[in-house]
Amino acid sequence: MSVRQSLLAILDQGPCYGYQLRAEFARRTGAAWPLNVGQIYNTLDRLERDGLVARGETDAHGHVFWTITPAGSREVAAWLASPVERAAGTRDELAVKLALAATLPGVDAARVIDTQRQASAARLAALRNARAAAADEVEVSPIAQSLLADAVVFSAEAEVRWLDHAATIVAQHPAASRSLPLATERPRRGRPTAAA
Amino acid sequence: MSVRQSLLAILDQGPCYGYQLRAEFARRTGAAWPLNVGQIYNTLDRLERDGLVARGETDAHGHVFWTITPAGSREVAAWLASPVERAAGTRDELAVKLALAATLPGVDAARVIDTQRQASAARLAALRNARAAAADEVEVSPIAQSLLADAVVFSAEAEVRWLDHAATIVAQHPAASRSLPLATERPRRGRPTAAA
DNA sequence: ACAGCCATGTAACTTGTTACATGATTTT
DNA sequence: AAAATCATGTAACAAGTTACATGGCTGT
Repeated sequence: MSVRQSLLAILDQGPCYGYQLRAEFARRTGAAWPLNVGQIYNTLDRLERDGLVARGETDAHGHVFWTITPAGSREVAAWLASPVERAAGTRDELAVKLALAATLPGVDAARVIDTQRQASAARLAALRNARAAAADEVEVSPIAQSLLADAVVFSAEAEVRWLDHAATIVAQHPAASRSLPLATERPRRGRPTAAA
Repeated sequence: MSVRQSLLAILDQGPCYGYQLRAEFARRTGAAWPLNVGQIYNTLDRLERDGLVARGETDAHGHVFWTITPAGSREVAAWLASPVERAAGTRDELAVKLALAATLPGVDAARVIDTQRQASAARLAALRNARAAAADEVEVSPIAQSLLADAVVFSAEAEVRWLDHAATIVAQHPAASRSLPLATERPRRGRPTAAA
């Protein structure tokens, strides 16, 4: 919901046309994650469908301006006033992967963790370097850039710490004790007497 | 790609039927994130479409077994051997939201951060409590459960730390200096002389 | 008999994302 | 004249998610 809500929040500042939204989004959230232009128009159509924005007038240059609706403004206010829900639904791919690796027989969980740790540590180092090398990109908010850069650094640090922790846990529990084979003899209720 | 790859990795251990896959997934990745049963069949169809699994035989109980293909096994091996890519594409909703809040005129970024911090800190406390209260759920791998619980705790800690950091940054920069109004007078090249 | 679980499946929908078509204007 | 950029849009797809339909079996 990130792109959708972001565009809506920008439109809450005043009418914009598609390409302008892309520029506004970019200079507020950094040159990282370049947003495909097509997605802007896509998202605008969906926001219009949901009654949160309305297609406005076209200026002398041919720019199609979009306006936020009262319902859209309400949504922006609600978004900014409420915290981002983290727990629900958000399946962390790395965590799930390691949990599987730790419980699947025949998988070398320690090696999976080690591979990931090397990659994550390298990425963390690169992020810190990139952070040191000031972004000489034009037209980007330095505060926003800094906040975003710190966000990825903080979460990368946590990832590496967790990987170290996971390595310790896995080392303490031999594969034999943590691996679960497929449950072959399960209750098997329901639906008997079918095919050949 | 989390669900898709997970099911494939489980199938690499041997043929399973749909409901069984759900049980295997659940006891390896914890009772959290309950996986809707329908999604299993959905994902299996897509994996079949991609040639990674094949519809196998039906046993005496009517269970439809699915088998991994050589291509599927290769994919599992490649998945386990390569690190999870974190940087690319992964837009962090909270980070983007705060970057926007910090740069949009009229938005009280400090208040947004404070609201989030309270929610995140409360969640962190709840997670630690839940972690202390041992999961007496049946049939779930304790090591996997522990790893997953730690993963969310570690990342929640990082989130709170980052929020504190962000609060400091924002406090140091008054709204006037960090807010960017919509760029009204932009280059405006291309596409003139159109509508009324 | 009836509730509830086991089990398979289908249909619809969401957000994100990319590739492509089209055309005008500015710059070189 | 050609290349790059501005600008709008369309079409298609991926992955996740939910709601629903259908049945059969088990336990009360």
